[in-house]
Amino acid sequence: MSTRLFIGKVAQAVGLSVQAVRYYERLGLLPPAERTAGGYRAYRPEAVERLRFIRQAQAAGFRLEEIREILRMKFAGQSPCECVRTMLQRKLEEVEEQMAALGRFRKQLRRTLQRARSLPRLPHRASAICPMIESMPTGGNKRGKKR
Amino acid sequence: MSTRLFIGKVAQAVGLSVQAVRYYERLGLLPPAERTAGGYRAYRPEAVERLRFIRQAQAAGFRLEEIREILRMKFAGQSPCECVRTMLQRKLEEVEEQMAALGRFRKQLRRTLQRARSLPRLPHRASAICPMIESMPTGGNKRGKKR
DNA sequence: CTTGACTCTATAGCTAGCTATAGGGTTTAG
DNA sequence: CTAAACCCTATAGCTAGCTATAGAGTCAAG
Repeated sequence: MSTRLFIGKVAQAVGLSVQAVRYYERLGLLPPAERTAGGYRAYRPEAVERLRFIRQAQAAGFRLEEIREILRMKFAGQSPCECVRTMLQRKLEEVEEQMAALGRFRKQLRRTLQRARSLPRLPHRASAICPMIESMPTGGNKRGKKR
Repeated sequence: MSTRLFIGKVAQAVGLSVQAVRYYERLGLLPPAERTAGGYRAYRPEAVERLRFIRQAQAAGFRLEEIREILRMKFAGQSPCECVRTMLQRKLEEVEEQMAALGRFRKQLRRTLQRARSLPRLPHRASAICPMIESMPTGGNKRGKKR
């Protein structure tokens, strides 16, 4: 008799919620499971492996969509490693950009806080809401990028 | 006769969309505008200042909710600067944490890519989906944090 | 055969900051 | 007075990765 696991066991084994597992299936990260006569998902132990892989890839900074691609490649018989290397490379570049942006933002914050020690003594514009913010240079941070 | 601006002009003056301005009003970042007989919002030029401030504060890394607090303090008659300084300080700490996390992640990515040059020659586990990912250390990055 | 733990689908909601749409009404120049 | 350009509210949708709920059905131990 083959060992089958219901979704609760599988989820528990990888530390996910039951809904998350179903969600992954909907997104195509997990192949549709076999079902019992009553309609319950009945997983082979390999499913646990696969979910562990998903978590690991997520921890490696991949988005679920990217992970699906990696798994699709595997399913297509190719070793996905070649492409994964490219993705990791791109991810590295993204991280460096983010770090640079954060660095600029940090510099700006520090300058503003520095100035804050002398500002209260300076005359305020009558219309000022908060001189500290209004005297900050505009643009060039992580959130400002969005537009 | 006092100068009044309709929402389109105001939005254009600060570089926002009309919907965004209405959205800010709904969130309480902007006091409800006066209305014409026909129900149009009729803004005083000060509204433009206020929206500029909002954009600046956003560029400074504050979330809309935080900006609302700052404005509420101003409305309550206090100079919000004292509290803003605390917020900026906290923001700075957050940025440093994020940078540290990104730095760790970058290190991990680099190590993995480094190893990728020798990996293909090594024997794969039969069950491996992608040795490159599976050989990465688990945990300790920006996304992994979420749980 | 009952009971409690489990599972099913479908749908809505959360975060944050908006954008897009539908279906109407208003303003103002010509 | 007409027509274009503008505005109104309300609602739904977007990103990403889930969580929560309702209402119904299934499984397995005793």
